[in-house]
Amino acid sequence: MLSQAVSILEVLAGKMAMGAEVVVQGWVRTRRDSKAGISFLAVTDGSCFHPLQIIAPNTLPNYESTVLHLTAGCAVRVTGTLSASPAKGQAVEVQATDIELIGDVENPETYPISPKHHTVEYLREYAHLRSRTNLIGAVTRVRASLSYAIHRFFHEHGFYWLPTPIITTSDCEGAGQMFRVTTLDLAHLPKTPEGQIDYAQDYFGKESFLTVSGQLNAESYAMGLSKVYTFGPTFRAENSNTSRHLSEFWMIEPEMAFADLNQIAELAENLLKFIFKVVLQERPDDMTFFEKQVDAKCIERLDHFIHEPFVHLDYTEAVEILLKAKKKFEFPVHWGADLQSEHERYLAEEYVGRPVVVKNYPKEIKAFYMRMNDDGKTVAAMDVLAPGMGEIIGGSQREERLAALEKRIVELGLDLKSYEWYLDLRRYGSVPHAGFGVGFERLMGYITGVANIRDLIPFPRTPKNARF
RNA sequence: UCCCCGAUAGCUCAGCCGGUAGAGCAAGUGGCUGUUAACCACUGGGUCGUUGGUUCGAGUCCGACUCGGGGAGCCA
Repeated sequence: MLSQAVSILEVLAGKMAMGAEVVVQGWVRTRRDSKAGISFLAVTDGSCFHPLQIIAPNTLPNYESTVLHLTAGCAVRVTGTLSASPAKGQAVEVQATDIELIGDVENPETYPISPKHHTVEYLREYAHLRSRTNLIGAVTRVRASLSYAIHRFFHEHGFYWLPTPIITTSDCEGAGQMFRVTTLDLAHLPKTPEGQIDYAQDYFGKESFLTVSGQLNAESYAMGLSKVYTFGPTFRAENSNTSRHLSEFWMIEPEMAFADLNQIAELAENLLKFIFKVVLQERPDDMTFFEKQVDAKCIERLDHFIHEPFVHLDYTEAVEILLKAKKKFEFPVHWGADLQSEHERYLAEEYVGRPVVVKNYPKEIKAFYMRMNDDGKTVAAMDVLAPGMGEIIGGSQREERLAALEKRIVELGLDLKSYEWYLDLRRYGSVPHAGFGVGFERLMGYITGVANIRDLIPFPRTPKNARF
């Protein structure tokens, strides 16, 4: 019985002949009754954006007992005949010969997902049921399509996927606050004779954390496989409460040997253009929904992006632009200061109107591993700033010269000993190399126009919230 | 963590100068119709986030707390 069923996607895509018998399974969205002796059911199974219209005639043996009591959320299996729809709104429909109630809705009055509009805030409270909504269904399908496109892009460009570890004992990744991983009994912590917590007794024999970046590991493998990328979950423990921040999110980090900053800027541009094209091709139904209900500009924005070259600015130029801007900024702009959100927004949203690459930042505001430029003042870093989402990509050419890297580590007061394995990469066959990190959910936000990153991942983890 | 805003029916919201609560949708019943978030009528549904205070009287005013949102910082 189950094996006969087809997805609604297959039915609506025209893969079945008119008059064919079909079996579909899904959840009822709406029911409308007609005294002409039929009921209309909109049934969705999530395989595509559009629901399938089912015609349920009152001659069905369970019409009175079951069909007339179907409400939003009921799970049904429908057997029927595929036919052309005489009314507007859908090309095909199914004339049901059997409707089986698989899962009832216990109390229709309290079923949280009504066919009416719900706010995204409300849906977050029902993250376990929100996958049945148009919005979250569309987000999830686009997300899957995007993930696959990313793997495909790298695969086709000779990059090897590298699953870097999620648990790390390296507390020097420097990219953010870390979540501790421990098996110690927090109520009875072992102490050293000096009174410190004795991590030698912890599971890994030293302090361990969830990764904030796979970059350092990726650099290691780029020194052997030339082109690698990570794509996996990443954890940041900042007490950050904004529409752009998740405690657990996904990041893509390509790392390329024998490459400089401009080459990875080009790689970033090609990557974005490729994946945007794929999403537009593979998910026109969902993107049309976003355009109608979420962000009228989302498709136009991607189209425009695909056909325009990246705008590159040097940090120094960006500062000059900001100084000349007529807009009043809360925080003054001067060379050497990090760009504030309002500055990034001005550059991406007003000055350029789409993502912009800012390169060569002052060394003081960037990480130790970024390659020192010849001016001795700036490092070969780049950020891609997207309107509405802020920094979606951050990358750099890495310092491949042993002496220069050691100097930076010491200058910043970091412990050379902790970086021994990382320094080894500079001792044995070091080459110029570069890479960047893409915030996957931020990218989703740019594509779909969905404003809050918490609606772009299935079960968002944020400060004070790890439900479900 | 900081600043601002909010919390009233299952959902989205209204509720004016303090006088014990209202709409639309959803649900139930009936009517009508190859319908498209259908439509029409009726019905049920609320200790107004929690807690303390002011007051004869608090959804309304004040304090604290909890949760949510926007922004900042942090970050991708």
